Order: sequence, then C-alpha cells, then structure tokens
Amino acid sequence: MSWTVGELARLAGITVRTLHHYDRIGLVRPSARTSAGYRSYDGRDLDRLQQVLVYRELGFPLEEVGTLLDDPDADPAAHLRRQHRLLRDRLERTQAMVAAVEKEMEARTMGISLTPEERFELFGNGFSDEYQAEAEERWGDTDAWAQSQRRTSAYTKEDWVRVKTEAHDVQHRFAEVMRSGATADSAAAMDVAEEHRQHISRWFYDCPPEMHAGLGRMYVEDERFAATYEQVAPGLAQYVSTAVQANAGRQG
Amino acid sequence: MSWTVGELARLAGITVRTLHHYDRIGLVRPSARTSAGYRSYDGRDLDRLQQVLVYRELGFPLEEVGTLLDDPDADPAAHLRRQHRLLRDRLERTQAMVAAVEKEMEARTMGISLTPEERFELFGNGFSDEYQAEAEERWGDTDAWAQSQRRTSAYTKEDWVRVKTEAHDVQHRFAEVMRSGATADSAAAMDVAEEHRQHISRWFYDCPPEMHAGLGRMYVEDERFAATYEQVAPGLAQYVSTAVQANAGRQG
DNA sequence: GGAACAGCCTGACGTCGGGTCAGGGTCAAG
DNA sequence: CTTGACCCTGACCCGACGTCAGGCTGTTCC
Repeated sequence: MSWTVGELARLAGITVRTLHHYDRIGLVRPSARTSAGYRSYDGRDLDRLQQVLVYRELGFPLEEVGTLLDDPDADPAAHLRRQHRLLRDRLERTQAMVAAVEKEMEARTMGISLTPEERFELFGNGFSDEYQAEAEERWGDTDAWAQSQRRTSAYTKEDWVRVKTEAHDVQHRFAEVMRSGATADSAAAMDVAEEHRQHISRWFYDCPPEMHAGLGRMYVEDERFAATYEQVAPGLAQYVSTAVQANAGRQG
Repeated sequence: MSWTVGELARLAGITVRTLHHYDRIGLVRPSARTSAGYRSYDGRDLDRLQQVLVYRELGFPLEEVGTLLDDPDADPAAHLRRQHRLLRDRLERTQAMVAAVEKEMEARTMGISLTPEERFELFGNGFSDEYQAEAEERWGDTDAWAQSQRRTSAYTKEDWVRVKTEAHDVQHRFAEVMRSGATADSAAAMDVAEEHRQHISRWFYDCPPEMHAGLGRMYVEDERFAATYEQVAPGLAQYVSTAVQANAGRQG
C-alpha cells in the first residue's frame, strides 16, 4: 500500500507543504518516487510520520525529533513509553492550570482578589512548568519523585510561601559565605549545605547525603539549575555544588 | 511598585527580548519610561502580561491575543471563563492522546496493528467523518496488512517464548475462572486480572491500575482486541474487561 | 571620583516551521 | 484532447522571538 502526498496529508491532518518540508530536511522521506517524480509513502513512512507528529505536538524541535527517531538504541516501544510519560506530564500541568483558573474564578466570585504576584506564581512559569518537567525527566521513576509528588500535592499556598522563603534564605546564606571568602569545602559552607539537604528532606523527599551529592553535581552540569544559582551570585552554582558534595563526604 | 525589563522577565520566566518584542508590537507596553529611557512596568502591566502569557500558552497568535485583551466588552471574568474552557479542551485532547498512545502500546504487545487512519485519528479529528468512507474503502480488508506489519522487538526468541507462554497462561486462567462460574468481579477473577497487569508491566511497559482499566474498556470496545479473547472462549472479552476494571477499582 | 561591571537601550540580521504564490508537468474522466 | 484535480520545484514571506553589535546608565567598591 502506498500514498501520495495529498492523501497522506489528509490522513494525518497536515498540509502538503509540511510533508515537502519534512522531506527536504530529511525528517520523513518517502520511501519511493514514481517515474514522474511523485512522492510515494509506504506503511513504514506513515509509522515514522506519526512518531514525528507526536513529538512535534509535545514541543520538540524537528531536528531533535530526527535525532531521537534515528537513535538506533531506541526501539518503537521506547518511544511510546517516552511519549506516554511526556503526555502524562502535560496532563498534570494542564490540570494544575485548570485548577488555578478555577481557584481564581472562585476568589473573584467571593470578592477576594489575589495579588498579581500570586497569580504569576500560579500561572507564570518555572516552578510548575520547567522545574517540574525537568525534575521529572531526571527523577521520573524514583521513589524520591513519587514521594515529593505525594507530599507537595497537599501543600497550601501558605506552605509554599514558607518553602520558598526558606529556599531563598538558604541560597543567600550560601552567597554570604562565599563572599566572606570561605572555601566551598570549609565547615561554614558545609553547614549551609547541610541546611539545604534538610530543607529538601523536610519539604520534598527524603534526601540522604549520597543523593544530595548527586543533586550537587547536577547544579553545575545542568545549565538551567546552574542559572538559578548564578542569578543570585556569579560562581555560586559551582560553589554550592562543591559544598554539597563536600558535606556529603563529611557525612558518609 | 515598578519593575525593569530584567526583573519582570525573571518574574515571568521569559526573556528581556520577549518584552522588547511585546513592547514594539504594542502588546504589553510599559506604562512609563525613566528619564534615561528605561522601561518601567507597573502592576497593571504585569497583570496584562500574565493574561498574554496564558493565551500564548494556549496557542493564540499574539495579534489575536491583543485584540482579545483590547476588547472593551470583555471583562477579566470573561477572560477567565474563556481560558477555563480552552484549558479543559486541551485537557480532553491530551487525554485522548494518552489513550491513543496506550492503545498503540497495547496493540504492539498483542501483535495487532492499528490502521493508519486510526493512528492519525486524534490529529485530524474534525474532518475524520468526511474521510471515513474513503478510509473504510481503503482498509476494508486490513488483515493482510496488519499481519505484515507485525512489530519488531528487542526480545530474543527465548524471551518471546516465555512471554507468549505466560500470556497464554493468563488467558486460560481467565477462561477457567469464568467457566467455574465465578463472576467477573469476584476475587478469583480479579486476582487473574492482577496477574495480567503484572504480566504487561513486566514485559512491556509500566501499567498502573488506572491504565489497566483503560485497556479493559478497550477490550470490548475494539473488536480486534475483543476477537483475541473471544477466540479463547466466547464471552471472555467482556469477562476480562469487567475483571480488569474491578481489579483496578480494588487497587485504587 | 573614577573604574568596573551589570543592566538598559536601539537597530539589524538569523532561525524555525512552515504558508503562499509562480511556473510548469501528470493523469484519469469525459 | 481538453478539463480539472493533483504533483513538482523554486522562491519569497511570516510570526515570534534569538543573537549580536555598538553605545548609554547606574551602582558599587576602592
């Protein structure tokens, strides 16, 4: 069985131009051409196109989709599992957004008005989107993640305020120690690292020193996490990372 | 209270460039400039930016966002209602995609191939009726194609022997329990259902009770899946479906 | 008070994922 | 053998920013 561009486009709900584009960039190539030069897609091409569309829908840039699909270590089942996980992430995030809108609607009907900052926290960004998506990607099927999800789902807004204040506090304590000239493996720095570890354990999930050391490495390896610390003070990401790992060594 | 571009960007989780862009196209304009020409955003600007970001997240082109927000007939509550509706739409759509991926995962484990139009269903939904006739004409006899499209997997032949033996085993245990007269929601039937769930989890993909319940529904709703069970014993598809859903209920 | 440095400004060009003609070949039906 | 639907390859266009470049501002630290 084979399809022309137009047929496939209708089937997949995309345009002919999109198929031309995917052909040109080598993302989905028709497995054959007719003598007249018409593109001819077969079943395996459909298969691939479907995968592409799911990843596209999930917001992946096409180039990355290509490398994902061309990875010889990833069989079809692996893609399905990954897509399933990503879709569930999205489901959760959307549910959170729906809940936030409902909350705001209710607040309005009751004459309570949320401050702009509160609304940004709920809706805006980072905490519920990027952080969560990234963290889940990393900790996807660990106990830690599950535990964190269970605990945080019960937190009230007041809890969150406290969590954030505390986190902010620890960050700035790190910055202070660094500015004081103490090295990252000094007792002072390690003490703050230990506070950091306990902050995580208290609010999110059980974080033993070993695991904490893993987080420390991530703080420099992953630029997004690094950026969070670099925003507070330049060089802080590396400093925190070293301090955290030194502290883990001290405990172990 | 007022914010500079950089501050607002960090607050909202966007870049400075994005704010410049929104200023230039007149979407979010700072309500003031400092004497040096710096942009200065106040609370109402922040408010507006938040609305913009929600609509953007929902996929609206910026120009349309502008006309929506500048509509004098649309009060804040109207925007909330609209956003709520759109978010619920997205929720439904995402749920449909999750279901589609789960269906495909299950199809693979059972060696069934979905038809192309079935797999693209969620992408072209609006017009699917229009092309249904064409698709059915094309795929009236889909068996040959289905069989030719048998999945390939990373398992060794020995693995497959074990997988199939196990699956076969579970099916026949279902049939036995049914023949014994136990109802589909009896403990005995649910126990087999649980084995079934664990079989899938062990060999194919992580299948939590909820997802298992979804599969259960599909076993009767989709005739191809139903046929697999009906072949073992008449009425088994419905029986398995009920048992699986009862078991999921028990777990939840 | 001046140097350093983060942060702000305005162009202006680049990129990604296609949309939209233009100019021309292909093919089944009538 | 014409008509109309469909296909081809350029080539340019667009939205929503990213990414310099070149230059001003303002705080901080000596």
